[in-house]
Amino acid sequence: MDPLCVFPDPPPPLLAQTLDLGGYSWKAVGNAAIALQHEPADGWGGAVIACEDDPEGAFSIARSLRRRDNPVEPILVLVSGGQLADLEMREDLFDDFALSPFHPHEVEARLRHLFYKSGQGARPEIVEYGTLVLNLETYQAAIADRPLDLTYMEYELLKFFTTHPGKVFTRETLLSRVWGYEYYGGARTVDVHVRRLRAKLGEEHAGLIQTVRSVGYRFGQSRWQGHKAT
Amino acid sequence: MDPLCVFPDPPPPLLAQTLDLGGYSWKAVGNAAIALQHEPADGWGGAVIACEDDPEGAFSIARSLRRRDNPVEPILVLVSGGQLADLEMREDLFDDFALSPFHPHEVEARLRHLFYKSGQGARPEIVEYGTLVLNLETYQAAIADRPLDLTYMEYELLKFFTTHPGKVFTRETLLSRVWGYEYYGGARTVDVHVRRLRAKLGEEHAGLIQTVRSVGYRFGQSRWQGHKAT
DNA sequence: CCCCTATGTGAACGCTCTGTGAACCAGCCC
DNA sequence: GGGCTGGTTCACAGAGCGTTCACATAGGGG
Repeated sequence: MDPLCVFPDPPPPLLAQTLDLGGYSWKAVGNAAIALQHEPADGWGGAVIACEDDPEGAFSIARSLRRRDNPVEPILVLVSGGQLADLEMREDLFDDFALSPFHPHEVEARLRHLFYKSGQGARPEIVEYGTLVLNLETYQAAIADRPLDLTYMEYELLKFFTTHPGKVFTRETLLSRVWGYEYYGGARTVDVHVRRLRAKLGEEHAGLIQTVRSVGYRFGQSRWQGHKAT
Repeated sequence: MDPLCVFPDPPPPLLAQTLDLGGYSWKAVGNAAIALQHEPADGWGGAVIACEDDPEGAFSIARSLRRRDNPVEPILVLVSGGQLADLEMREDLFDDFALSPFHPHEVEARLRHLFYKSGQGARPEIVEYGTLVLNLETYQAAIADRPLDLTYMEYELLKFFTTHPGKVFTRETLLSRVWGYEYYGGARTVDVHVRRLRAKLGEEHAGLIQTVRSVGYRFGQSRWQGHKAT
């Protein structure tokens, strides 16, 4: 999961502790500019914004995270009792709020519920193998939370591999299953695509696609390969 | 607005008073059967369920209101601090919760926010995505507070995109879903409309519609859903 | 240790897809 | 009817990307 954007910097100690105990990764930011600057490549996983001390700065951050092309979701704001009325004019800037001082269990429950809802909204078709994730609806892929920029054929090949882990395929089989049954082309085409896939997977994951000499390629760990360390 | 379904009967005095002061009409029910029996013709306008005294009965009501063809929304539950953990297994039964004893202003703010959000969902006259706002009643659109002068087809295409963010659609799918199922025309039509949309969105927002080569188009930043939030 | 074959690698070629400008055509209003 | 608005189609250019080739390297059997 992508880290949460937390305001202010440093955040209230109890908030930091609650997030840590809840197992969330997060990064504190002091203003909207820093929030944009430190944003992960595929966006913040959400935001927790404490408004008590600097409500103006807090809502300005919320606004900058929300009112843009790829809005951050979910956003939880922490407010004091006296600030409750201020929320009314800013309903669109947050998804949930908690009264400060808060009980850690309440904030934890709110975050859990927010992520439940945002995950529930549109459950995409996902193919997973280890840290590798393929989103079939958006044609996007990521490994170890790092987005992969794949071309169409690379994506199709990786999808085929991921959905048939551990099995060895000859180049001819791959050509017919991935490229199409009537495809007639050189077998070296497969080699080149495998090479590019390995490169994009990164050195540490290149071993996911193994060469089986004189036969073809295999994806993932073979079942009998228990004696060999990676 | 349709009356709210409130549990238990009679509700805690402070809850009744809060609802009255907030201007909500409501009706107390003692169990799921009575809730169904007294339901208005067009359904409950929402529900507020206090779980402190009879959690079993409370969640059974929530279940019966939610797990059916026309689920009641929104549902706010009131729980004691010790019941927070019980919520985890029932994330789908409520939209928001408040800790009891509660401050009237907090419950008021939560109800207001719930209705604000469900107002978005239930009333289809406004569609929002980031700074992009579509008014379905007036056929007007704006991005970053700048009005967009869209033609009919441009508007329909943008509306379809905005209501299905993150997903990739082939040109054929777009033709059938936006233009009509029986439409038979060139796929390049989609390209041209996408181009004009991008132009009218402005250079800074043109990236909202992304090209997925050999596949089609995708709107908005696809969020990496699919990881578990826990 | 040598040789042959299979695979990795870098680069170049050429096809396909997309962006773009412009023309064409069908309603519609004055 | 004539101009106007807006949807569709066409032609062309550019870029992306799949394919192929040539060469380097590794692996394995004799």
